[in-house]
Amino acid sequence: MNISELAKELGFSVSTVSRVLSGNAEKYRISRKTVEKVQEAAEAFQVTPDPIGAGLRRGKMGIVGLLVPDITNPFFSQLARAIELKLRSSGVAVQLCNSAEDSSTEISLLGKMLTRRLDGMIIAPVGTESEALRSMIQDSSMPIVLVDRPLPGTKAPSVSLENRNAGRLAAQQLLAAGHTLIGCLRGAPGSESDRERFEGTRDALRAAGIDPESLVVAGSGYSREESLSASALILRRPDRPTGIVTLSGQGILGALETARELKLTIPDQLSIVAFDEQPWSPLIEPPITTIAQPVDQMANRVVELLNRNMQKSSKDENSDRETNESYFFDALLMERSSVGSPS
Amino acid sequence: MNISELAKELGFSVSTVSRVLSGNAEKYRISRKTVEKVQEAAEAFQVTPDPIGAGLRRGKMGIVGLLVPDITNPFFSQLARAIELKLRSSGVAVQLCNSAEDSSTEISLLGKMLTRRLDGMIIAPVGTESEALRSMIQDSSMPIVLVDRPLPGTKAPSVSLENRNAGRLAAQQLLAAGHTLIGCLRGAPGSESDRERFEGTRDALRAAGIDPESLVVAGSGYSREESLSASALILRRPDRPTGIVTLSGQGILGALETARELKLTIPDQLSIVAFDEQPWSPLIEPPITTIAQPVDQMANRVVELLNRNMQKSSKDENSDRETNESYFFDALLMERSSVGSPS
DNA sequence: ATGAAAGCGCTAACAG
DNA sequence: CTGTTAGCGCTTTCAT
Repeated sequence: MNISELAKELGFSVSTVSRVLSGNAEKYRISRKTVEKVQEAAEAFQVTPDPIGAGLRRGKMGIVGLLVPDITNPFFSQLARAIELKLRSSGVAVQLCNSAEDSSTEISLLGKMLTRRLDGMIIAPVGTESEALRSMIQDSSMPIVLVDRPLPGTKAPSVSLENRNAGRLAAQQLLAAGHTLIGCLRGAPGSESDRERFEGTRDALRAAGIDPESLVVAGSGYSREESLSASALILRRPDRPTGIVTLSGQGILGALETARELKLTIPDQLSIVAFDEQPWSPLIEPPITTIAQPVDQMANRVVELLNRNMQKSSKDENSDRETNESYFFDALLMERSSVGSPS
Repeated sequence: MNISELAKELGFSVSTVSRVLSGNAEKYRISRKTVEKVQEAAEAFQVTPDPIGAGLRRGKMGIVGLLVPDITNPFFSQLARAIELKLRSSGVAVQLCNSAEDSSTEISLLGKMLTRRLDGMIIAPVGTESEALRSMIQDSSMPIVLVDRPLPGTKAPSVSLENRNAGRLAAQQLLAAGHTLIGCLRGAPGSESDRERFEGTRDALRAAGIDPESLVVAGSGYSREESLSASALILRRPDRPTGIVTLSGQGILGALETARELKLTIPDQLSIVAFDEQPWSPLIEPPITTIAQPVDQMANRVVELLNRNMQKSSKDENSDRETNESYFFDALLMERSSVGSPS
């Protein structure tokens, strides 16, 4: 049963029922009696306004899209959980998409979602530089917020880690312990955040009076295979680094697997600082020193930005498209036992 | 621009444009020429049929809801990824909800989603027995598929692990290594799957001629705190078990943390068999023996069932509601080094 | 304080 | 092969 049938049943007009059921009774000064009657009947007959009808009328369905490279990555699943929770509290649903860390999949998914008339989009862009993505964002009139990886030169506001400082912080752990030959396992060197983290580690070396070119670098992706082969590249060298920084959340897996293959003990033969806190980081032997992201705070900021933009774009058509706010959060150092003095 | 404006622009009727743009040109034998013109223009003007309008007409928006206890749990995030991928290929989007392992949250979320006129729902029920959930499913006309945890006595088909065998398999690892005093860390004892796994471990003990009552049991939830305190209960006993089975994916975290606190070496002082494969299970020291679930296959089956039900419920109104198919998948044993002989 | 009526954008039955 | 038309269910202006 829909609201017009309910209205007929009650002898009221659709408008009245609609007003009551969509919580605008006050606004239209519907009499207390009527409100009660309608609510009771709605309850009894299990009637709720059909969101598709309402959506058509309003031009919105109360859904925002969330496009992540891989929901399986703990960072993104935590993000998703926090975002969903926050949005739900304002009656907005989250539609999920995985771009599989693939830039062209990302583009085509974004295209589809743009078409679906969502209220807005939250995008964690795939690392690779993508002119196509940039221009889609630019051309679209949909409120979009970027997260995790800023995309310079777009109007979309972004929320991410203070990556350069974070990279510095990571390297400093190793330097402070006395390491001089350091490995760096990158994620996707094309992405802004990876680049920033990388520059940060170089900064730290420089500040310690070590030639940043001495950094042993490898890595070109987030998959198990890629991080594994990159780890091997770094750790199988004759002049093997005594410490390693993994710049992506997945990287630690490759580093651990390789260390295991080479029977390197941690931290005696290899010190590790890993980006992204994982539930198991503190629990394994030895507990891993990590650079954590304040995920929940970041999620909240994302939602705030999105809400602001959704209001803007619905009220003011020619909203200032150039504002491009970027927010950066400080990384958290979780100091544990995977860093020791070089042997 | 919408399709009727496009139609006017081109001098065609809305119907024609609609038919072309929704891929029914063949069906209505639209002339090749017209099709081309329309498609070109649609491309040029960036016109796609508004899904809300279409949704209103069809009564469906091409969205299925996915309700999981916690997207942060690797099992569920893998499931979500696989489900999303499969559904996407048939043009269906996934709407995500976290019930936060809370039964009443689950109910209210399900209520909301039922209201949102989704095409269907995939639910991984929270463990606790819930009459409310059962009856909501029973009363709803929406196609629903259950996953991970079957809910006996509902019409909804379900996909889950062959839990009892899996429990047996887990315990057998310990028994085969010679353990006789075994601990069992349960997840949510209220859930069907937990109960089955538990019964399985008891089966195994019995089969080995050991009194199942000797099993040292604890555990009543999935949170870090709960699994931690349960682990402590098991491992801090004077007659500490020499081996432990963790029945939930999260359990291993509690067990590891407690083992670490007590400075128990694995597997020398404590052998572990853990339910659910995690990316890091094989990589830590020692690699953990796990009982893995064939997540992707399970996801595929879920989607097949959902599709079947969606077709049924749209064609045949009084579809046989009693079919209640349940599918069970065999667990995979990942034998590694966390099981040794008791000291 | 309430009702009537005009669409929102689309699809599909019906009509050529 | 293509056009006309009648809604799908709702919100909201306008009218009272």
